[in-house]
Amino acid sequence: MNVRGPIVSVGEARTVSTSYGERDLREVRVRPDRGAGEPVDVTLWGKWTETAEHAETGMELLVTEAEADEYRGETGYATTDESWVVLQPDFLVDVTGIRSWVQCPRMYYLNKLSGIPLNYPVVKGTVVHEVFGDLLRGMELEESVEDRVADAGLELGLLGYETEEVEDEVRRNAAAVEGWLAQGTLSDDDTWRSEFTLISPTFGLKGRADALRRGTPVELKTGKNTKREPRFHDKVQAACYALMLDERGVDPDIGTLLYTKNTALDRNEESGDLAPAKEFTVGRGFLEFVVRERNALAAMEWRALNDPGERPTVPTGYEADATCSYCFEQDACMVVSGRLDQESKAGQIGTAVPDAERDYFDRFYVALEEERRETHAEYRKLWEQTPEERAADDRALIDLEPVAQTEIADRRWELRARKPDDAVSKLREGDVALASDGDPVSGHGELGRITELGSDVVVVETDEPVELRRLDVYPSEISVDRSLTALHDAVLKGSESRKDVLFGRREPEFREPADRPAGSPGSDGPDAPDAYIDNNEAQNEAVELAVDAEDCALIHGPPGTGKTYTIARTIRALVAEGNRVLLSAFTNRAVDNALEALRDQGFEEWVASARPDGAGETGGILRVGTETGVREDMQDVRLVQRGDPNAKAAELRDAPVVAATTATCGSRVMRECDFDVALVDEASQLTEPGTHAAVNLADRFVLVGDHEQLPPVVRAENDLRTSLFQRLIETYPDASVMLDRQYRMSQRIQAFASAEFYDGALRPATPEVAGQTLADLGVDPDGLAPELTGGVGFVDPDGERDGNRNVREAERVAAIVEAYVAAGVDPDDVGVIAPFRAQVAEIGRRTDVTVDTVDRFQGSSKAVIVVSLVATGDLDGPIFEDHRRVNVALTRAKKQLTIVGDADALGSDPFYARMLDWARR
DNA sequence: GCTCTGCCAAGAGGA
Repeated sequence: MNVRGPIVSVGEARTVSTSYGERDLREVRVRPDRGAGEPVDVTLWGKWTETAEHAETGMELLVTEAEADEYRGETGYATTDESWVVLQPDFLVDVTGIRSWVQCPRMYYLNKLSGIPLNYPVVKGTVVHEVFGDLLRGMELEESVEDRVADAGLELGLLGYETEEVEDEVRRNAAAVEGWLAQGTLSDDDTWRSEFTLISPTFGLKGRADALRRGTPVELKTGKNTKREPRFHDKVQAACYALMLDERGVDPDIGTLLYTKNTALDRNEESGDLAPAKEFTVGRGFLEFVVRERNALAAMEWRALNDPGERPTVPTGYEADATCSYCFEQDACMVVSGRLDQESKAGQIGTAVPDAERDYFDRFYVALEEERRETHAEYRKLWEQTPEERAADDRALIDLEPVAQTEIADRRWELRARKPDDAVSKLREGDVALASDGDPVSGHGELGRITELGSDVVVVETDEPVELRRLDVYPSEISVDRSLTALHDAVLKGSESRKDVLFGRREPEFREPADRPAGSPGSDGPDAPDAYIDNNEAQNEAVELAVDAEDCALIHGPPGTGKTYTIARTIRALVAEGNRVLLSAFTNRAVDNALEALRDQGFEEWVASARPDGAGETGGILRVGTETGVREDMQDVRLVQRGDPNAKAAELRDAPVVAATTATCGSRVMRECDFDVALVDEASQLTEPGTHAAVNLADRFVLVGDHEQLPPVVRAENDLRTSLFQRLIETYPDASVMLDRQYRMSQRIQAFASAEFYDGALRPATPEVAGQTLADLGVDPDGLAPELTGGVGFVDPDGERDGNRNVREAERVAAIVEAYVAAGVDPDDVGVIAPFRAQVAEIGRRTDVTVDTVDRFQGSSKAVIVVSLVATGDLDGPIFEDHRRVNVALTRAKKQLTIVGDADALGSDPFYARMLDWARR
């Protein structure tokens, strides 16, 4: 049986005499059933005592195949020959993490901090891996090599490599693979699979095996190894995959490592074993070793968040016996130790950063690791929830019926399935998702991208075919990983002057208007125009602040104040002065919206005339992002990474304006770029590390946002919840401008938000804006109930909240929409907003107009908005506690806002009571 | 008890 639960106490190590001779043991007391049961003692025998050394009270312990033993009248448990002992099984360790941990625990830590940099061996290694996959799928070597090298055009160009030399090298590597494949017994039972995604609930492991051959793992290494034995850490990696296959009952007895640089060409040069393939036995003892190492890693990660010390526990290098002088990371290791004043086996070099910076680093390191745990909790739901629960949680589409598996271009597969009509989920077209045969964890699962999601059909593209019966949200750690790297770059690589501002040691500085280049608005020149933007003082001031900023500028843009327009003017003004500008935002949608405003103002035509030599291929604008992420109308300026290396690198290096999400800014390609100014939109929705990802790439930065609207989306409760935008605007009010004239809402609609969130400073830009009404839409207000007119109204349908729905309220909302449409309002001019997805779905079934959650509505508006608040009885719940969400909901309407909710519930809270008073006035 | 977007992953090198 399995024993699993939090550890209550860990006993002393003992050695006892048994019938098998002297044996070590250690007792660990746990509360089984995940803490629900009475404490029991579990005896860990033999080498599992090493894992017990890492165990601490509070950690979770899992012992599989334990046997019950009676000792002094008490029932306890003990490990058997078949037992696995796993610490913190909920912590999902990546297989490549174990690989580096085994080399040196500190290397694991350093890799986490600085990510995989852009360097040639990595890029080449990736290309060879892809060619390997192609060969397994039966493609011709030559065709594959050309194709895959072309795909890597941009990265190779940034590294200064030419197509031919890379092709030659990849060809040599691939030839070794091909030769080995050819001499193998490619008979019927020589079954191959490439790229196998594995997640292990038992061992707390995840990873992707390069290939499986007859059920045994094959790892490709693009290096040379003339030793008889494979490198130890390579074996460890392959053994991890073997372990996970073992859990699925495959029981592989060997692992294969394929060193592609072991070719005949080298045969003259040196002696040694030059066969590219090296097989090794995967015995029980080796697998146990791998599990123990994984436990040590997971225990360290637990201590990072739980040890009572002032600073998070990080590896020092003393945990292992690697020799620092042999290590290629030695310099990096010493620099990190020196700068962050960490103890390390390699020693320290350089001066430590000030305490405030070190504390900041520690604080956000912990916060990001907490966020990682929350992501792991999402993974756990893949196997802990039943498919039905998963579907009810909106995280999966189940009961799909496979219709077709078609091989398409690039040796990928298109999987098509019928889906039940009413199935809803948070999955959307373009998302990366886990396609499976019904069981994503112990069955067959493949990572793929959703290319079509209709009412009764779903299409996914994957590397390998799967019977598509279920599609799950795939929780990715990429955001945490890139944020960690951005944090590292900001604190350890950031300039002193930048950090002076970030850490409150110096006020941001600004250039005098007189110092602007001749001809710029406000400069002394004869032809200088008066302003960057006429007829809106605050907007003009915002552009001035941004172009004059020596460090940073903060633009506060409440709803409807022309934020996007101001951004477009700012970018143009910056480029006019010869700056190279990075435009970023959290979402693809925000990036594309800002780009759209820039293009609508004729930016490209202006660049062509103002900077004829510097416009680059895409007319001055380059959008970096995935094909599915970038909106259709921006595809023409999207950077295609495939192509001639030099041309591709030049495109990225020379574009005056580059636009990308902050996640993309943290990618290894973007980390190679530099800019004069980074302008970040919707900065109030970004965490501090997320903002760093963009601003790290530039000398100066401009943040645009509104901290009275939605905050960053994070799962953990910690420092990540406050944006850098908010912190800086509170620290340096003088470095900010608030856009105070709004072009969206009538006077009546904006009044509440202005008073509650903007100290009454928000006002309509013109009398026309202030005075707009339903009548402007050609509607006769007399044909509508009085509470549906007059700018703002309130309706209490006397419904009942049921979970996150309120059916009666949904019916009433649909009826109200119906009334507006009947009165002559174009359905396109009506929008419905609700706080819960369930209520959105409930209302969506009853009307054809746009219905969405508050979060999804941020950034857009409609002439008529109906808000469904759902709550009855009381207003308990996080969603109602954050008033910023209400601010967003109430400021989407231009001419008419109708609030639907329960008057009693709203009256029970002072804020909502004020809202009610305003709505009923 | 809730809302939400990012984005696949991948590494050579030696005593």
